[in-house]
Amino acid sequence: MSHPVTGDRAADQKRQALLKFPFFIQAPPELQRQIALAASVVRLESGAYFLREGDSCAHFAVLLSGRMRVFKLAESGQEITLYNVGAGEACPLNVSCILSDRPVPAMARVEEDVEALVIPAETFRRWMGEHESLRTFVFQTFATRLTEMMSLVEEVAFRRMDQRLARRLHDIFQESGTPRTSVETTHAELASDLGTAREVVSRLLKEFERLGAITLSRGKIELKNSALLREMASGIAEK
Amino acid sequence: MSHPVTGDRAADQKRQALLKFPFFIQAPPELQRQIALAASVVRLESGAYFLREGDSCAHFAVLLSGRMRVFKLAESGQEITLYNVGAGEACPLNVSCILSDRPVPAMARVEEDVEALVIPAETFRRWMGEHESLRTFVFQTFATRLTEMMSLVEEVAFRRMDQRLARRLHDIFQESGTPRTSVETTHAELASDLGTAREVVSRLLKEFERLGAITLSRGKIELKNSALLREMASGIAEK
DNA sequence: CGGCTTCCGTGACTTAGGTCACGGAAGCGT
DNA sequence: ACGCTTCCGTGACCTAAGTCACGGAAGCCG
Repeated sequence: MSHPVTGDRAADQKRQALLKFPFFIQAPPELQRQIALAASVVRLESGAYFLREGDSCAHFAVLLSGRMRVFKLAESGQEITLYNVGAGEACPLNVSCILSDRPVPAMARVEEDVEALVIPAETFRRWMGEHESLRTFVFQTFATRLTEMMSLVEEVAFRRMDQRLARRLHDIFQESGTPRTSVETTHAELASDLGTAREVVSRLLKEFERLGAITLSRGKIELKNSALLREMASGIAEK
Repeated sequence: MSHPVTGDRAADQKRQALLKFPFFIQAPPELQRQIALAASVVRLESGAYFLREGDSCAHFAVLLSGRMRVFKLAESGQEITLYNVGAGEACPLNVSCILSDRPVPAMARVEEDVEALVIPAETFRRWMGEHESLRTFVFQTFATRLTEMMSLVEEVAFRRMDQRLARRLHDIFQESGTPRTSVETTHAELASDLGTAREVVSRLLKEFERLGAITLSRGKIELKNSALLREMASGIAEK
């Protein structure tokens, strides 16, 4: 009832910072307080690995900023992106690893510098039993990703590369509520994303440029005709 | 404290029947009692659809016997199997649909006559809040399938058809603890499984036969050389 | 038995896309 | 300015696998 002690003030600050994230807003005051007290914030630089295939997890993490890419790495060295984890989201592999204590079956690498809220696995497990809102968050995470993965299987199995690439580009341009008109990426990067070879991406991009959907320059792609790109993504256009 | 009433006796029988399933064995007595009381058993004939893409779910189900196949159906009519659900298992799509109230993104069809324990969605949601053991079961379900789906993405993206087919065959022969030496299936069925065309399967199977791994007859495949098949599945052999 | 349906085998052809082998362009560091 | 590294463009080539178009075999049923 008097002035808050130092620890409480730090916790209050953390709490403020967290108030823009749905998973935190949904939490009851009691859980919010516990999170602010028990969680710490870590920073991970771009290029760092958050998870490697076969790892186990001692901590649960929610991203506050930045982006991680979760991908499968084949023996051949080829990669394919499974999904990206952004601000406010948790990685389902991390959760599944903590809750079912099995090694993770893929890699997770930081693509854009990450700040993450981390909680010891044991604490997380306890809270899962006590807090409906946390469970809901986790289930949403699982459900969303499982659905995405199913669509991905279909896409890889049945769609042509040009469609897949067009869609991927379109998604990138729309990304995170900030419709861009230009994006910095390399053909090799897109190739790893889609699980194909750089040459294939280069050729298709050139074709897209020829058709007037985009323009290319070193390390950068600019959007020229969004509608056309969308058509290509759904297979209406092309030839 | 006197003789059990009829309902209780029926419930006791149900309880007996359920005692071979891990998810039930793990449950505390209190939950076991509730399940025996609130759950009903339904039968679904082979060929029936348990879920169609876009459905919502009013019930949670656990299979007691039989098998369901969950698959994606492309507009082109092509199919690819995502996974199978067998005795003692729940379908994660069913769960995710109930817990996050979103339409299911795939089809689930009964392949071998199914008996299933079903529970109203609302009841299931309540129990999820109250019972650790149920939560654990559900998380296992999610974690297992998510992992499987990731491997499937990798397989579809990077493996050749001959390897995928060899592996699929090998899995079928090993299936459910009863190592078979012969299996009744058609080439078309295997093709839908793998998301390819029947002709492709026929050709590859013929090749496998030529190499002495299997022998073919109408609607049936017999295993001749399990080791060879395994080699093919991992890409060691082949020519 | 004769007809129908389901399955299977196969040749011929097409094509997406993976692989190789370059060379050249763009940017960076010193 | 020079060299080094990263990226990109491109032609040539190869091959897995999808598609088409059959015909024939196997089983089923009246």
